[in-house]
Amino acid sequence: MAARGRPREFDVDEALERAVDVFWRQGYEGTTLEDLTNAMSISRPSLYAAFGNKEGTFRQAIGRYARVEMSYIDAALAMPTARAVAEHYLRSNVVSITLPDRPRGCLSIQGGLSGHPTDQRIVDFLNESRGAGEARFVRRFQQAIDEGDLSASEDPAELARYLATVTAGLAVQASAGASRPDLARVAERALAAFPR
Amino acid sequence: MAARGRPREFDVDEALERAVDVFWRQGYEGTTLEDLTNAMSISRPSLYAAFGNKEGTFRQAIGRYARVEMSYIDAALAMPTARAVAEHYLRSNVVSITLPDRPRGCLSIQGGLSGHPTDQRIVDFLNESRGAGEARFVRRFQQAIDEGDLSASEDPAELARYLATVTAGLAVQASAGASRPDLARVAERALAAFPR
DNA sequence: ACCATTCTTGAACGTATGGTAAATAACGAC
DNA sequence: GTCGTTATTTACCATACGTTCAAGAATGGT
Repeated sequence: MAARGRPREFDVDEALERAVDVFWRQGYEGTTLEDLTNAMSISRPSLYAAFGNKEGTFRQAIGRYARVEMSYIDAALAMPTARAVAEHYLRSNVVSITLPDRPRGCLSIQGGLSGHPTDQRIVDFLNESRGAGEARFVRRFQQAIDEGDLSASEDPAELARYLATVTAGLAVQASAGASRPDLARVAERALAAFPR
Repeated sequence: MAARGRPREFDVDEALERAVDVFWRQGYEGTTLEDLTNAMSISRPSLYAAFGNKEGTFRQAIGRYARVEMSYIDAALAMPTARAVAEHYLRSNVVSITLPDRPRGCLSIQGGLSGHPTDQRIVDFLNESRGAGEARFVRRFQQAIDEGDLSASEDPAELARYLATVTAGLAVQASAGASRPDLARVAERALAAFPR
């Protein structure tokens, strides 16, 4: 663990936090190296040494975003019933995508829903990331059925996809400027269609 | 109406149709002039003469998309009850975003949820477009209340925003590859929370 | 026949882009 | 103090980008 060579003058995680912010606001293709290095207060070669390239920076930014900004998902999945999972998920999602002094919406959606063919790997990566998140809910709802807390007539995959669809929609609305109370009402209505 | 000068060798609307397709797949920032002129089979100066510039082409593409691909909204709004409006809207939306041999999802969402500051006008334009669509549903639901077909205790704006949120989420799911039957199930569940 | 008008073609323009080379500076090991 | 190692700085590279110019070709008006 001996740090050989000249020590880095910036904090990698702090720089990544700035990168998250820029990608969140501008998306992958809408973010230039100059935008990144300005926001991160580091030089281009420093970015390349620390993160590989623009794509590497984005992937690590997504990782940090999932770890930090989407930690409420862990809390939601830990709720005792499927219903409580859904409630906690939607309600904290609304909070997360409408935080003051933060970009509106969700990085994993705003980052790049579509893109130039040369950036297809980014689009695929984001799709897979969201799919992985959805899969956690599938497993959680299957567990709820196994535990008898959710009717066996429900389809865990359908419920997970329903919630993922609603949160995606909420993120789009938030990015367009919808207020937190408005989105909270939408979330409550969406919960009305979730089994009790 | 006399057509003076050398006549155009391509059909403007047909070219716009190709532009819709490219923007739909790749988004505004992910589409280059070369992508456009290749797909439209016209030269750069021809594009500039007919559509102004890249932004103009996009705005007109959105116009054509709204007119052609989203005409089911007119049909939905013409339904006799608020409930029927919602049902027709969500069900035909699912069909529209999962058409075979067409790009998945919705141009007005995939086109540019976020972007570089220099492209902010595009993002704003798309947000406003979607907002205008939502406003049509607000008016329709207010009319439903006036006609006594929808309970006066319902909030037209909330219902419209709820539907817009669900369709946005469906579009995100479709662009990620969700199947039509899966999305149809999600839509039916979302309808369960809509007043009868 | 000639002209004004409009489109097409091909080439170019200036700039911005993602990425890198070379030289220098700060550290630990010995 | 010297050496290997790693970061920083500055400058640069090749390409791709959106946009436009200049010349020629096809039409209608007179």
